[in-house]
Amino acid sequence: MPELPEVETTVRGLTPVLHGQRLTLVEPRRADLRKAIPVDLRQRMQGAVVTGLGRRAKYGMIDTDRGDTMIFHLGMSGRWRVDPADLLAHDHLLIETAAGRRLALNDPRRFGFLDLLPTADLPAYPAFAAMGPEPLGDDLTAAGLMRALEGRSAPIKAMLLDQRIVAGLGNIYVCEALHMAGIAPSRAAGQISSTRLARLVEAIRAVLMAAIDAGGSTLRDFAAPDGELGYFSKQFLVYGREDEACACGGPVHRQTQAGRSTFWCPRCQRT
DNA sequence: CCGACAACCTGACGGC
DNA sequence: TGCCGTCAGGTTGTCG
Repeated sequence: MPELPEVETTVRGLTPVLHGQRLTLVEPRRADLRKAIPVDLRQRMQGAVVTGLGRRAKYGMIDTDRGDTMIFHLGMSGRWRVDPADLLAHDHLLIETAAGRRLALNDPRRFGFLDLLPTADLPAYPAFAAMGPEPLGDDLTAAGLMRALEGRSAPIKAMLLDQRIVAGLGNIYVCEALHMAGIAPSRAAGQISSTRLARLVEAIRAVLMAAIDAGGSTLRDFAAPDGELGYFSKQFLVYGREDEACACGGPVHRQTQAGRSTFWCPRCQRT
């Protein structure tokens, strides 16, 4: 379930395997994920040395000493397998390092993709160019969020899923953050007070950081042979808990907004 | 500008 | 046991 925390955990897990390493094998196993894998990916990545790894929203980035950055997006079902004993179905990219480590990018649904471009061109990358502030760090502020939502009548739930408003939130953490902030998901985004937006910003940070912390504890598994990576097993307060008891005692509701399930507690979350 | 919806693709799960 | 419908973390595009 790769939203921002899972991608962050993934990048942190990949870093000790890849950073400073020469890639002795970079082998696409099929040409088509959601987008076509760049035809020159192998040629440009194989033999290069990884000089850094990073994350923007839900995108992972691997920089090389050739001035390239490989971008990976995990879609709905993507994950990196570390030192796999055998190849599985849906292992779409293989990487081997000079130190003898192996990685396999596995993505059954193929909603994810790989891309490759000069590092200098990253700011102009279409997915990044219009992207909103990162929720961790100082870029996301209540004042900035208020400006972005000003005059918008769409439900706050839909606005928070829009990567141009805040980068990296997905269905799970939007539900969780709105619950933590006590805001009903159907509330018109432009009509939320600055006080409550400030609470929302803090809730977004808190829920993402808690998820990253919990994911970090699975990094032990990451290092194990065939380890799973980046799957966050936190107990959500509302997501996936329709009809269960909220902490307040009331039942968690589920409704569909913009084609996606919203979980929320009408007692805790005001309109 | 907005919401609803479909599309992409596979796997897991519940009901019968 | 097996078949069928439903649903799932994301993104992108169309239509009204």
